[in-house]
Amino acid sequence: MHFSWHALGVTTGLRERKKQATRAALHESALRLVAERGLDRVSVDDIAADADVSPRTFFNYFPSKDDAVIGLDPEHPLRLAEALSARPATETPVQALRAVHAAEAARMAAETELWPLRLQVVDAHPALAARLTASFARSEQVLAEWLAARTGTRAELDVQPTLLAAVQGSVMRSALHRWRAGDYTASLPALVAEGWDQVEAGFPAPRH
Amino acid sequence: MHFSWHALGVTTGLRERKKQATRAALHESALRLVAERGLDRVSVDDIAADADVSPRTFFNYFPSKDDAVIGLDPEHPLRLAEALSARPATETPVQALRAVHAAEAARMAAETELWPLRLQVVDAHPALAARLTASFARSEQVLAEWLAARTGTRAELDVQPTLLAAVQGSVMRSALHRWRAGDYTASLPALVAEGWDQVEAGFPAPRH
DNA sequence: AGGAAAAGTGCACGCACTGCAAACATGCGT
DNA sequence: ACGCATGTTTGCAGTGCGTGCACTTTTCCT
Repeated sequence: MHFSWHALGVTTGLRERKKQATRAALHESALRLVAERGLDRVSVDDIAADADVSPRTFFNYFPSKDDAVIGLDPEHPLRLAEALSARPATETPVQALRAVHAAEAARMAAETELWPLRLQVVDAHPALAARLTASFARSEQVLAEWLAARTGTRAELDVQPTLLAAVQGSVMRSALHRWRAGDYTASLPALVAEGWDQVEAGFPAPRH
Repeated sequence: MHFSWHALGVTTGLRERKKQATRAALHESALRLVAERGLDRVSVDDIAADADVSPRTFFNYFPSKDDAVIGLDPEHPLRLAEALSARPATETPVQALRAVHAAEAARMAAETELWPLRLQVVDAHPALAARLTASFARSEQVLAEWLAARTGTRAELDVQPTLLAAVQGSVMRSALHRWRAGDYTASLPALVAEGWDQVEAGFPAPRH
């Protein structure tokens, strides 16, 4: 096959493809082993062995064991920013966020293997929950800046940008929580939408 | 004296007081040193030496270096639950949360030394941010259960409890963020209240 | 005072993570 | 096809976190 690999900037030589494969292998080994044995009964050496690389190589791909277990795309914040600025300028911020969330939820639900496992181990190990939340947090920061730019306010001092960015994370985490609690029978995008409905409507104000 | 010391487990003999003092000393040493030098230029041994205990003793008080730097009360979730159930049953959940948040914000703002330092180091070290968020997360879990009980819904499957618990955390984190961004000139309780106003009102729905 | 219980301490160990330098693989120009 | 430039893997050695264990010291209670 000599036709060019174009697609999503994914273009590949052998080198790039191998890197992707190794990264995925390490992540999947880490996730599976930890799901089976628990976090402290799996060493980095175990993971490296399972993925067939040297222990030292492990750290070329992930800065820590925890990160390998979570294994999220480190460029997610970037792609989030792109997805947002691709939305029509006529939308309100919430509309744009809903749209992006819907697409993201659909993508996540499609990984029928990884996300349930991730949620399982995250639930079993608070330290991993912290890492996962930290990953989301970096996206939230990007988001707050985008929101500030979009609404023309100063990012740091107004309520809206930083609060909405945080709330958006709450919507997603709450949806993931309920997805797992219901044994993945519900549709993740639907759960996310449900959260947004609640957020848009506001929470029960004092009865008047 | 033979009458029992009951109360809130608080009062005590020399033993308990010393423990409190040692814990506080370790936390303050950790926080100050990390603020000065950065997280990876401070070892557990440094902290222990600064607080005048043996390195081994350090781990009798905190399970990790990070936890010592953050140094939050491990029983916070419990006191949160108590504070909530002390609220009159006539209040809506949001009203009760606002009240509890207001008290908490006032208490935090009163620690004029610690919180600014905490926010500084948390801002400089993502790993610490993760720990801090993890601390909040446990309170959120307690909260979700309380909300579920209060509204008589099943905790795990309905939107309200888990989402509101998460959003409450968002309000607090957003307030802390803006508090720091404004160099602590604003009133923290006011910032928190501002967040709640926004949350109660709901976010800008599609223009009609 | 004296013994029980709790806290502090030293020692030894396993494992996470890092810098460095050497082997190895891949891409590219000729 | 060849060989050099560049990127990737690996081994080695070192630092520092965190833990189990056994022992000493301090506080508590009668």
